[in-house]
Amino acid sequence: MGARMKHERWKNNFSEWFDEALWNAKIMETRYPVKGLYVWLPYGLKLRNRVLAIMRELLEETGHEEVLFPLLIPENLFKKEAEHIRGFEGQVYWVTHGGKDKLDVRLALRPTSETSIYPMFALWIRSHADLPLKIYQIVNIFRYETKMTKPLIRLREVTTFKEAHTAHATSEDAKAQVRAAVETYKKFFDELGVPYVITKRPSWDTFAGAEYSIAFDTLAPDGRALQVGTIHNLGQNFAKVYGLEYEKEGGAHEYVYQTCYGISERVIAAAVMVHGDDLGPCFPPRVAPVQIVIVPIPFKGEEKSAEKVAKRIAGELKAAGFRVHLDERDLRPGRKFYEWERHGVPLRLEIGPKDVKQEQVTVVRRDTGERFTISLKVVNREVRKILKQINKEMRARAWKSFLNSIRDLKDLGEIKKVMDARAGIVRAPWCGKEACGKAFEEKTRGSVLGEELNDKRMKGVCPVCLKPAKTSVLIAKTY
RNA sequence: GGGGUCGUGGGGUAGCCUGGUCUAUCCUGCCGGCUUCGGGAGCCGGUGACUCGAGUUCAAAUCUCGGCGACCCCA
Repeated sequence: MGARMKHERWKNNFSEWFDEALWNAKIMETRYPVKGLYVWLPYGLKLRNRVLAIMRELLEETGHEEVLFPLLIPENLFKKEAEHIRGFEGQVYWVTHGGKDKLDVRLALRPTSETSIYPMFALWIRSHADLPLKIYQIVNIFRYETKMTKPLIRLREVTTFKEAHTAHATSEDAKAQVRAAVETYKKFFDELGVPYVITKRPSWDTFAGAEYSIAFDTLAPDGRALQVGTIHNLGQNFAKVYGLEYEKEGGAHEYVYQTCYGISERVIAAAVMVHGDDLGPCFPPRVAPVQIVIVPIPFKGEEKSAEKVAKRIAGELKAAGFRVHLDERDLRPGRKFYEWERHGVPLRLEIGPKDVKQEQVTVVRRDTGERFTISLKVVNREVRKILKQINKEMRARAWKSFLNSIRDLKDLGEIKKVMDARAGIVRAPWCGKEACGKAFEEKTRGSVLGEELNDKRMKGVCPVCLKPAKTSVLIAKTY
């Protein structure tokens, strides 16, 4: 592991690092002239599609069906859920005109789709036989952010919002669905090698209209928590507003119990940051737009032979299903190495005179910088093994560094120090009372992520009221 | 919600304080050529910018106000 795997800029100048990483890797174009809107570039879009493919696979295999609802929601429907709208009030874009005519009914650009989907649920759900109903869609949503915007992280148009909505006959079924969604999301983040903590959000930070909310948070290199997924148990709150009743076996009617859960392109930001180093991103082979780049090293007299072998290997690997790019440009090899490293391509194959002569190929890992050779005869098999290994090791490294950034503390002053230093997540004992939870936030300047789902309780007393702790909370500076 | 800094070719910048000599600096990229090729090569030629609007002034990249945009801090 050499100078190339440094994490100095990555850690100490994270904000700049992130913008440059997106630019150098050609993921996003950030110069679109409207605040908070960005352009997906071809390479970035390929990455996005890989990530979405995993998402779709996981949802389909757990019985969700994909749908696509309209972007526009009429004001009357939108405002029906008074409590819900309070959550997005002031953040909604309105369409007020059609051509030169002022619209009688204003249309909201969806900030999320509950208010457009649930009225349709009311038409679709008649009896218990229609339940459970599990759908999802991957759409863009609009939120009028007044704060600073940041590509992939804080957007006015979230271009990639996966939202699942389910309806169930009983409260128990809805709760079970929440647990199932947690499991699905775990698998999803594991595929990306993105580490996380799972918390039950505190009462004062619950999604408008939800009974309770569960969230996944990861950690940015600057020590701030980044929420990358949320799961809500909506109980019958929306069902009552939108009249989602079903007929039970005995003929009685009851409101359905609902859940919804979402993940956005923030998860791509997370993948970029947790696996990055000073050179830029390094994508796990599972989602890398290009998994293997092949660079032929030409040499005097026999320019063609390296090229020929490179072409053959590229063809073989492609046929075996790998995403391969053969870089035949007339540039010096060093330049190509550098460029592909900045694109986060996890594996590079070099084929030069020595390699051709010895019937081998030189292999370089992006994540570790490790360099070695493998025989041409077994390229296919070896590459498969190495990519798998890289996936595994990248995930393990990310988790290790993540867990090192979570510390158990029992003193408010010490917690505040961690918050001020942006040094990660703190676990602290908690009596469970809302007043004490809010006091945590006031006295440490951090945000309470919530109560950890895996029940890692800390012993001791609540540092605010000094009464015995019933549970523990996670606290962090957040995005 | 409050406060601050900033905006110069595709990217990064010098110049601005103290208006004129700016026909706007340098690095990089990009295009063409030569030469090279196992870690960002070199040489020659070329391309390309003062965020927008209003104002002050004989004169504005430079000063004033506003819009749009970027970044930072605090609540």
